[in-house]
Amino acid sequence: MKTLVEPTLNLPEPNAHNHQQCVHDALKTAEHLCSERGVQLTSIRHQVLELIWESHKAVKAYELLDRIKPLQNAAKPATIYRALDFLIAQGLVHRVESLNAFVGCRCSGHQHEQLLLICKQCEEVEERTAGKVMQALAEEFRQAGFTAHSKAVEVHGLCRRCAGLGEA
Amino acid sequence: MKTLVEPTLNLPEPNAHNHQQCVHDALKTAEHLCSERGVQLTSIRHQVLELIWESHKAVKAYELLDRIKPLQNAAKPATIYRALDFLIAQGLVHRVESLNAFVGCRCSGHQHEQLLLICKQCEEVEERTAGKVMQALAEEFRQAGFTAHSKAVEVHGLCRRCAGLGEA
DNA sequence: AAGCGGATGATATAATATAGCCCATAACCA
DNA sequence: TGGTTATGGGCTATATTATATCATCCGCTT
Ligand SMILES: [Zn+2]
Ligand SMILES: [Zn+2]
Ligand SMILES: [Zn+2]
Ligand SMILES: [Zn+2]
Repeated sequence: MKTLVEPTLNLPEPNAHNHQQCVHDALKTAEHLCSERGVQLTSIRHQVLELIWESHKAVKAYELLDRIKPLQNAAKPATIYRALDFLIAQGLVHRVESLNAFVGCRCSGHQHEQLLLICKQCEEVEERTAGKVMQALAEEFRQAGFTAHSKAVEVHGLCRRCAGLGEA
Repeated sequence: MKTLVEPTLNLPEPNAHNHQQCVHDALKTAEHLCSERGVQLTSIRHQVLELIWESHKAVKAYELLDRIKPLQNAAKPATIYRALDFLIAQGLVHRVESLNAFVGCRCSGHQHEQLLLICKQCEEVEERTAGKVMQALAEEFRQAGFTAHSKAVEVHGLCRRCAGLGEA
């Protein structure tokens, strides 16, 4: 006997939003920025970026490799890692250290402080600016006499949606 | 011909403190905690912990493997990773995600929020409680509807000493 | 003695990442 | 025109990090 809806399966679209728009925006932004900066968003780099943006999950390098092979028959690990190096340097992609994986940057275009909320359930990564956190960090650095070069904060847990489903 | 002192080399002891005391305390604490908890700080686990505490740098698993071989001839990767799993579970060691390396925990004994300040120069890792940062993070989670399970903040940069030497 | 769980041994392999060398192209310069 | 450099990427190999699986050992309980 079932109720009309099955809550835990009722996920037609992970994280309701127009993802095609997401991807389109990200790629357009990337194209503009690279053009402005006089760097080359080559075919391979573009394809890798597109693959990364297929979802908001962090994606592994070798998964990208598998997925790009139909397009780039000659692709080898270095092919992917070189593209990733470029995309990261341009601030278009973040490396998620705690997963050895990569995710598209939503505030594209410049290196910046970031808070990554990583859901253990749906694996999506939400990027937030978290100004207060960064301020508190800055104060902590001042006390410690530490000169920060990178500030990546990665937190694992459950996103709103997945936590909600868990309770239901 | 030499001057009396060689400033840039004048680092007889990285981060001036009684490190033997450091190590001694860490090991004693570990022994007590494991005993209290009824878990076994076996010979291998003790040795690995001791090796990790040889410095305040984050140390790689295979480096530990090399260094433990004289003591444990049969040591294989799994030997180290198992010991590390145990030590991490007991809150005696932190994994530094952004380095794939491991460092002794100075607030030993319980899982806890941590801010790790990782020096690119001397490679030492300073662990701080950073209450303000954690509070700001908690507020950010509340806004995002995120349920955090792990909160590890890793920041790369220059420690006070190394930044000082750079200026000097 | 038999049975159990935790720890370790032993072997193999998976997963992640980089090194180094070469070649093609395009831009830039003598 | 020809040389030179910079960049991107193919290709091979290898380094580094981590886990899976099954066997064995040991202390403890029944
Ligand atoms: Zn989207
Ligand atoms: Zn989720
Ligand atoms: Zn010390
Ligand atoms: Zn330092």
